[in-house]
Amino acid sequence: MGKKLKKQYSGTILDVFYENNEKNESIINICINNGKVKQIIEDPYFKPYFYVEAGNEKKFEKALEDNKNLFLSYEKQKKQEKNFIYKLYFKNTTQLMEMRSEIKNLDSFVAKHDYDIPFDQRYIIDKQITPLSHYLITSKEGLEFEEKETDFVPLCCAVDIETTSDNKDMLKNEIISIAIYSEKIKIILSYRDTKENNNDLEVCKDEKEMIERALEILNNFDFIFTYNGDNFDIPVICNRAKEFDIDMGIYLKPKIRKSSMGKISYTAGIQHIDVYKIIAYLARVGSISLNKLDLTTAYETLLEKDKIDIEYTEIPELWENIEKRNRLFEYNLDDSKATYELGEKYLLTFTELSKMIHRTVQDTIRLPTSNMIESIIMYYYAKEKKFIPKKPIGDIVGDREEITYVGGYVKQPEPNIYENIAVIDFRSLHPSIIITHNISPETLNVPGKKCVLSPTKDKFNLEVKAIIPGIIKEILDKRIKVKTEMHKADKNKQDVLFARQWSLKRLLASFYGYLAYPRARWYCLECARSTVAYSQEYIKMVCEQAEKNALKVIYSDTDSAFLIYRKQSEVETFLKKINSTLPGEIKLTLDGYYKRGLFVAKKSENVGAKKRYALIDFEGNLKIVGFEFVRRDWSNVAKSLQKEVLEIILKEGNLEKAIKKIRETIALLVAHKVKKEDLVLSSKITKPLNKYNNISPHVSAARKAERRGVLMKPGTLVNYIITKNGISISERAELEQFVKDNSYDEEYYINNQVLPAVIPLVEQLGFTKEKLIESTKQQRLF
DNA sequence: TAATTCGCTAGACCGA
DNA sequence: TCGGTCTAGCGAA
Repeated sequence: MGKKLKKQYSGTILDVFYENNEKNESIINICINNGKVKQIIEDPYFKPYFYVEAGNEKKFEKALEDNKNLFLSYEKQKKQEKNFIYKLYFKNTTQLMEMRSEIKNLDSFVAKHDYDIPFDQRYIIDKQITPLSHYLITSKEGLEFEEKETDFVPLCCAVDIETTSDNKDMLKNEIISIAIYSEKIKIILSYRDTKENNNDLEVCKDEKEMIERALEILNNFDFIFTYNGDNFDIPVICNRAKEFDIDMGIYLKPKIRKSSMGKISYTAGIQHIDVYKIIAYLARVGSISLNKLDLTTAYETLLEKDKIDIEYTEIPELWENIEKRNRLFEYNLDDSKATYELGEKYLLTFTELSKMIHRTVQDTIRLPTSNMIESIIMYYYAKEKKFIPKKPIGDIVGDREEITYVGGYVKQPEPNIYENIAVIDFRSLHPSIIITHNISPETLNVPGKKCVLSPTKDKFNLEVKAIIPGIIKEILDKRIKVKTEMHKADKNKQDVLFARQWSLKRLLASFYGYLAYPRARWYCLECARSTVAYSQEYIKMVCEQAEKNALKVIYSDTDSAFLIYRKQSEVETFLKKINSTLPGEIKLTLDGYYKRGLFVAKKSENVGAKKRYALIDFEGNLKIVGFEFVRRDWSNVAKSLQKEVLEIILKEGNLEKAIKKIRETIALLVAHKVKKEDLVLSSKITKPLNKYNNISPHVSAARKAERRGVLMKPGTLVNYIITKNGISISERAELEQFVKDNSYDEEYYINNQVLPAVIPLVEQLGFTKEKLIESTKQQRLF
């Protein structure tokens, strides 16, 4: 199958990958879905390659002739300046890798290019294709792709397995049940029955038959969701299939890669979407906020639904006992259901991203931001047939890491309560600057007539046509278009358009940071520092002009300014006026009008705090920025009180009421009536526990937990409570699960959580901590 | 391994 | 025990 000699194919590209065939040649495989069935097409004409620059034509060709065993063939390219360019083809990727270290020994060798591009990605960018797009594919000598307009809706299901735990190596354990959940199919496969009737259960003869049946079902889908399937479900299925000598089928061939971050389990053809990776990505970029990243927490907080939860330790008992077994199966199916619903909710964002960065979906969900940006640029470089800069390694990265530069401008506010605030900001400021001032490694220090010095005295050539600003312009224009479409679109189309504009926004916002990223292929410190220096100039100019136009500037951060206005029309006039003077893509816009705003003093000095404020608009919506309320390392008891107090201050300005609220919370704490979950502080372990110079509370709690057998590795969120057992706060910190209800240290929560969260707020109404202490009966507590 | 700098705050740590 | 300094984490943009 899949090797049928057919001249034309039509379908949506699901996957592009390569495999070494029986002749040990690396062959590109493309998996398409033609609307009815999936199909794998090979392109044996596309070979791994890289370019070599040689100083002397004759000498180099002789050297190639003498080393014929090191490569397959070569093509001479157009001469560049004084050097000769050769394109060397290889039988497989291993041979390419050997040659790229050997090549420097060949006579007359000068340089090598494009030798560190993954083969499958090389194919995508050379053929200029987009995964998840529909193509008419013609097979001549190699494949040719012609894009067609078709809406593709992938068929998705979620799979979840349960295993025994007899084996030390979790991945070698027997599978006891497999649940598959999709829009149409809900099924639990096992080889033991239950006492009560379960319509979703299909009892197989044995484990082997169960796995075969599962694979048969899974093979019908385009995308398979798992939750942590990279590290667990896929490797386990794979191990067991091997054990029973089961063929996984051509669309579900796992390729498991080990990395320092754990395993990555790709499946050829069918896209394995590890939903955990999606959740982790969204948490990392700050678009969702979770205390834990496990399935139960994600499902319950993001979808606000309940899920069956059982402890792993219960599984053997449930499995052995026919009376209880059904519970295990229901749990299994519920996990796959939760995985499915989470996958469905967030998939669109990643299919949209996938198309923009020209990577398969299973790549996209596992890619760091820098690689997404790099993928886009590589695609456009390949289009222009330009060499792709090599990945920096070793000292180059180290040296780059040493260098710092000045960032955005932040104006210090006067602590106060303000009325009638207009917030204005630049639309996509950094991208706009890069476009307008043609900032790019491609234009830096290129001699010419129209060279301009940036505020950091770096020289950019305005005449040179540069790819990177060009890409950013395309994305910016596209986003503006998608956003207008979105506002006009009917409901069912709106989700797609929202996901599209969200993805475009994320990409846009990442280009500037990418340029200063030490491991970037297109690293350009001069570009990054110039971009941000321009941003300082622009926002300072706006602040200055606002003051001249009788709009008092109370605060400003990077690309925004907060103005006190009398009439909204003044603000609109001001915007028009400024916009008429701004060059290129730079555009100042209105973010919104706010009825009232609170800026507080810093705790250490008596000046206004930057990056912390609260606003209320004319509809009564609160916007809280930077305060403890938005931080996960503060307790709910302090955070929710802070929000209430902010609301009272901004809505009513009622000091008495605010003080009353504070006293009520303190009383609850004293009476030990606050629920455990509202006392939890949450901080992340960022390095191995023995590498800390300072043992802060969360590290201390983690160390103690580790001694009790809880795994605490970098990346773990430590949820802890401050108890009364010990002297220092660190000593008193214990993991939430080890703290009995009501055995918390109320003094800590009053003095170190509640009061610090609200005192700076009421101080703006003329109240002081001393007054609060004086007038409170619980004096001994302070 | 995972785009950048700016900024706030807590709590440990350390020496007087 | 105090106050200054440093480490660490998280958020804003």
